[in-house]
Amino acid sequence: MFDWNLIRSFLAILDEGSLAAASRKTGISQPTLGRHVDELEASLGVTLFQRGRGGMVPAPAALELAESAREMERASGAISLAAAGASQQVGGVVRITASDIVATYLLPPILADLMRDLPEVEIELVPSNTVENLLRRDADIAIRMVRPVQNDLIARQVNTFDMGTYADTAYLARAGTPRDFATLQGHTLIGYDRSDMILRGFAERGYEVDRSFFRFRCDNQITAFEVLAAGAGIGFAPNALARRHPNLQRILPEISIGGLPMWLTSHRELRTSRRIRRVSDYLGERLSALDLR
Amino acid sequence: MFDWNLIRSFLAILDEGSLAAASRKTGISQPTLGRHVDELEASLGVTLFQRGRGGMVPAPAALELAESAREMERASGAISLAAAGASQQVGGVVRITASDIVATYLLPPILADLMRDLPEVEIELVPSNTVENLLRRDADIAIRMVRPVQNDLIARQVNTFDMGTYADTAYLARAGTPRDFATLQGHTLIGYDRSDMILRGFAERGYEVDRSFFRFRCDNQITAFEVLAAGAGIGFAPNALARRHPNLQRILPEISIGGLPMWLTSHRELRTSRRIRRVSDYLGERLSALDLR
DNA sequence: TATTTTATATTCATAAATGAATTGAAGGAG
DNA sequence: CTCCTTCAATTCATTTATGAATATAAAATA
Repeated sequence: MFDWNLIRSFLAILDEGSLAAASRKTGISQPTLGRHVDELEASLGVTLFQRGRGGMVPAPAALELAESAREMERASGAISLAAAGASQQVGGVVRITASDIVATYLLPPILADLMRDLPEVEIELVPSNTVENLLRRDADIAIRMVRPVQNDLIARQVNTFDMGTYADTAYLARAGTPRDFATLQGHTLIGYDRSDMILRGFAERGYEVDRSFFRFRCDNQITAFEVLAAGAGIGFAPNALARRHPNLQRILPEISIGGLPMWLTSHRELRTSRRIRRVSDYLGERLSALDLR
Repeated sequence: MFDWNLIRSFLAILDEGSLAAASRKTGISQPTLGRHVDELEASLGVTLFQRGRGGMVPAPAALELAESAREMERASGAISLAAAGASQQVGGVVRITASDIVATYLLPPILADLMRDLPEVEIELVPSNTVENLLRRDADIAIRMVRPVQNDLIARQVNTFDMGTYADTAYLARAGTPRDFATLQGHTLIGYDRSDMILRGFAERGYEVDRSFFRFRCDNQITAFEVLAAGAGIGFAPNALARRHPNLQRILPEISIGGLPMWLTSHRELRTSRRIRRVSDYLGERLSALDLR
């Protein structure tokens, strides 16, 4: 029988492609990861990786084992989840993931109050636009702009971001204020790169535009918003955010790209955890109370 | 994230009911197992066991985690199995399990030759009448008297034990030689206790007998046979074994309780392993060649 | 009530695993 | 060609985990 921990290292190396990269990801040092592979290979009697220039290339045997190894990883996540659900401790860590925008502009004051009101809990905040896997307990609570589709998750829509079209007053003075959708075309438009969040909003309302509609594209929503606020052109932003910048002026109020729902999500198992439930309820209450029109 | 190895200790303690028993089973010392539980409880934030004089009583949380923990164990077995199948090394360990009788009376000369003919392999022999779990790789090769029902196993009937009714000549001189089934009743009959192997043989041939049919009952087949050979009474034994004791005399040859099939079994995955296949083929050849009539 | 047995906890010397720092080796860029 | 970067391997001091021995506690037994 082999050391089960070696499987975690094995998976990290398999996913990352090199000891060095796996080391960065896991926090385990590169020499240790190397030794782990050696030990696992010795225990199992198979060669798992071809060591060479450019990293660790998985041998055929590695791919055969990978499926069962991921099965172990999945089960380990389930244990973590069940334990967190069973834990009735009010103190401890609660891990929250939220989109960049929410994490940066909305959560800070709420979390500051939360740290004061719930002195026993520790908070880990993961700003991320990729949907973390709640089933593997990458996070306990997720705040997302899309309704989660995974099973076993409990989601509740706590608010809606109303969106508007904005530009810096100086930009408008210089380039002119568009009066309708057609005159928008000549302007510098700010949008997302790979994310189709805004494009879908347009499509739902019958405006057929594609990526090239935007002259400036950036997938970091915070950076994109700051570029808009700095006066680079015309962009689309949550009203609640734009309102904070006096230099941003709303234009074309009749062109709506609709609201973005805000979902508060956690795993069904975790509803039984006092600590996580308490934080979740706190967040839900405060996020619902926000005026995002 | 918790140390995955702790789950193995957790399962051992859960199954055995105490640190001491789990220590005996796993070979890990009792203090270490205790520390493992402490550490796992701290990592997961739940109480897993109620420590008491009667042992470790699982807390509710422990039972909730158990299912996923067993899932991990299952996946770990699958890894072991896949690795053994992928291994093309001719040297290494091959783990064989066989019933007491086969392991003690039939295998020794065969294994002695095998050790000489296949110098690279190491052999672990597990005499056991309980069916080891080949799916979890408790053993690589099993020699059993029943056809395995589990999926993914490859079984091949390599021989048949013909059984006969025997008694010590001195016993017969003293107690008389029974001439038919009816006169058997007054004699000291030797049979198994919980195992119904012989009873089923009788039932298939229309003789309705139950446990109390035997005056001396013992589930250890080797001991039971030695008691028979020592002249305690009348018993049922493989002809091949009885033949070795000149003092044992076959009686009632017309009463047959049938033959016991001998199955050579291994996991489908392991057929791709050179080492295990070589040992399996060797055993199959030698066991088939035995005259067990 | 004393004794035995069966269990978990503690102590401490030893063995094993780990990471920081370094070395070595092999492309790719200038 | 040389320098730079990016890997894996090695070395060694340190931390961590382990088990033998022992202590402790609570029933069952006589």
